[in-house]
Amino acid sequence: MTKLDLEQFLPYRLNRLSAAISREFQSVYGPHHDLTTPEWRVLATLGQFGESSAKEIGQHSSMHKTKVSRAVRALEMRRWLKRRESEEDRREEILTLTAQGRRAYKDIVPKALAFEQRILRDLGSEAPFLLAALTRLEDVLHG
Amino acid sequence: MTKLDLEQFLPYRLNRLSAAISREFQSVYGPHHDLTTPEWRVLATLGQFGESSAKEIGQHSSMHKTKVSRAVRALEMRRWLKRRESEEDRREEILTLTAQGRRAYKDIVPKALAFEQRILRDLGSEAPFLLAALTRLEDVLHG
DNA sequence: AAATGACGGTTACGTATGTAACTAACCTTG
DNA sequence: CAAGGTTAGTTACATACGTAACCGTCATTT
Repeated sequence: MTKLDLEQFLPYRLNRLSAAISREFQSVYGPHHDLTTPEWRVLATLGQFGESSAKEIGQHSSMHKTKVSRAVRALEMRRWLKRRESEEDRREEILTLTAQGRRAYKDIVPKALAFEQRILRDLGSEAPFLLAALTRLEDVLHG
Repeated sequence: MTKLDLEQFLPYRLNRLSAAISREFQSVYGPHHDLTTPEWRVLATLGQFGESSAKEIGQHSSMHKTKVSRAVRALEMRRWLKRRESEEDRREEILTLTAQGRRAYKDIVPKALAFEQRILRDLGSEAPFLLAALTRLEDVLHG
């Protein structure tokens, strides 16, 4: 039997890296705005696409609909977004950022990009390989 | 303001990849043994290092001590490991796999390695770049 | 050797999350 | 246009998790 070294095992490594980078990134927006990850994703999706339904947000951000539902409610409480009933389909609600929400978005986005840039810069010449490899991996893992 | 595309954003991508690969890997050992991820990690660590304390397992597998504690109890219920009080330090417990636990370990390891190999093979010539890039990323993210 | 603090491990509690059940609205098919 | 099935979104429930408090043991200081 070949040996298995857990610390070198791909799923384990990806899980660790994902946790580490999420933790660090949280320290980018956390202190200023105290957002959870799902809330950040809803904010980012709405900032990027403008109006969206909860369902669309879930598709763009790979989040379960209950997660979206709760994050939307939290952002609504904070008055960062508002809901509006859709004209065509009264089951769905159109979500849009408020002025306050857009302000937060515009505050966070440059920090997020700078955070990503710092990591890519630290990776140096390896960065393009990483990005390409991640894309391949996404393909291999059936999307 | 530069645009931010969530789906291309590094923390998001890593999180998604980690979730996807974990889900697929779970389908490797899940059906046969019905293990949670923490349980699998404890099993893998004990299988790899032989006797360990809970603390050591936590260090090797990057798990919080409460997570380790619960996974250990679950594996103990299953009679896959047993505890023994340490001679030198009666606070700590030495954990070892039972014959049954070792059998499960030896059953899963080849499946795990095959799973990893399949992915690396699918990555083709990109595989070494990915592994190197992950190592760099681990360094950059403060270990 | 008594006292204080550090440490391994467990547990109580609050929070986050997914599954499943639900509501209201939509869309078929008869 | 009534009935059955589907869909967007919410909520009840069970489970997983980390923080903090805790217990017993070890180590250090006096």
